[in-house]
Amino acid sequence: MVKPVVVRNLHGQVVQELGRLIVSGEIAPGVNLPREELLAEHMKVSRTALREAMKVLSAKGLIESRQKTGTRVRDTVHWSQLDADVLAWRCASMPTDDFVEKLAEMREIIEPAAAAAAARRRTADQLGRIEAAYEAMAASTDREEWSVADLAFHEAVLHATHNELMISLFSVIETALGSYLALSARKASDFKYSLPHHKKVLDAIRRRQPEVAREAMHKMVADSRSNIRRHAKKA
Amino acid sequence: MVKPVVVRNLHGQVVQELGRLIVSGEIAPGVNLPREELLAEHMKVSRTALREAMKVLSAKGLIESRQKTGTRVRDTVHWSQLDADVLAWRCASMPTDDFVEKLAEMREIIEPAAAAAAARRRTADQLGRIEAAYEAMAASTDREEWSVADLAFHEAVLHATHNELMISLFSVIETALGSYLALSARKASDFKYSLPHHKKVLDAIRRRQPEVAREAMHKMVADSRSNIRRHAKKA
DNA sequence: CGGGCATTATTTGTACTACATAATATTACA
DNA sequence: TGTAATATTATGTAGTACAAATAATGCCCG
Repeated sequence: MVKPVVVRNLHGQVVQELGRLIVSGEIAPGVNLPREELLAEHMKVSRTALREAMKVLSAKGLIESRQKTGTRVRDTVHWSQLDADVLAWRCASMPTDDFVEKLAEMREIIEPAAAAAAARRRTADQLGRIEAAYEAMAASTDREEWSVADLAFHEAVLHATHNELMISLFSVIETALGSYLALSARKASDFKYSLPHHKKVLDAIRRRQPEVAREAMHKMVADSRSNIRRHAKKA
Repeated sequence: MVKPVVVRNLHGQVVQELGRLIVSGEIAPGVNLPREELLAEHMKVSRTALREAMKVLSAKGLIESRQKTGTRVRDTVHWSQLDADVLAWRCASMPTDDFVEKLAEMREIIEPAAAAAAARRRTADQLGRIEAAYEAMAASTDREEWSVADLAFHEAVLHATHNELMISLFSVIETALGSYLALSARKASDFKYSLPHHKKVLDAIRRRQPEVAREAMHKMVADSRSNIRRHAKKA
């Protein structure tokens, strides 16, 4: 489910390495990085590759370079918190319940609103995709199959909103939550427990009932969230 | 209100130029860019500067480079739609009512939820900041003053949610809406017309009444949205 | 002795060259 | 004709040289 983000470029590796160090707090905001020449030498790459990486991190708002002053880590308020990489680094370094809560909160805001919008604007074709995903969920025989279909269901709903900003936001939140979502699927025996919830959402979207869809989706994600919370508490 | 995003670096200029061309659709997804050497020559910059820019655009998901194949513009589904630059380029090139609607929809989803969260979790200090912003709005004597205080109000509410993802999302949406928000402030004579709305939100947050705050904020942004829509229709 | 101004030193910014690597296109050979 | 070796060509990486900006220094003069 979680794609390993394979990087073939050298500068990409440097981006990952430095990005992780910064987001994890190992290099705190305000401190200066070693100058390019030294840092390049230390990381065993050319200054060229290092600089290409720095431009990327700079674009994400993590660092700021000025002549003579050097390159320093910017305060967290300037970071592109919704950037896929930044989010991934946070998840990798700070898997605190606190942060998962924040992600789940975002999801709980977005998804009900998306369901309502989908009920209002969905086309016949888009409804078809949601139905297909639902059928796949109903027909699944193990957790793996179910997870894939579940994801397809939510994606189909998002697409039916006709708002690419919402789609983008969800996909970012979703990948960040990633493995944690697996926690919301209870024990292996009743992995289909939330199927009725999905049915209600589907029906509401089919009948073009925005408020019903919103409410049904809200129940669903709130339920999923409390499950995650329960699991988190145990660990 | 809208900051002009001044870029001192050469590669930054190239990023802006190419980014705008791509997002506006003048360079369509799927087509290959000229090879680095030619493009650098055409843009009157060194290949170094061009490449640093390409890495940034690549990080935003706009382009994809592979050896021998060349560099091609990726499909829109891969773009970081929530990236501040990408959003700014879209606003600059495609100021269609359609897109403004999508931004406004996002705002209408986020802000009420934020108000509710703020009512639940605000500290005394954060309440103080919201109150201060409200006082500044009440005391304002022209539209300019009012706009600044208004923005401060919404930011203060967002900060009281204790969720930096929400703060980040709002700030991106907000800057993108930018000038359009000015449209929601009616004619110069009654620029304070929404002050009572703000009062209700403030009171609800003070009294820690999430649902009341949500409802009040919802009324406010829905109102603002319909104003924007009305103006858009006229133009 | 202290303040303002010119100088210097240092760090990033830009340019250019050279070569490595990967992926495609071509050609030679079976 | 099919396959494998080879050539071609684009990006990837390295390294050098110099430009530009600015913090830090030190000098001069009041």
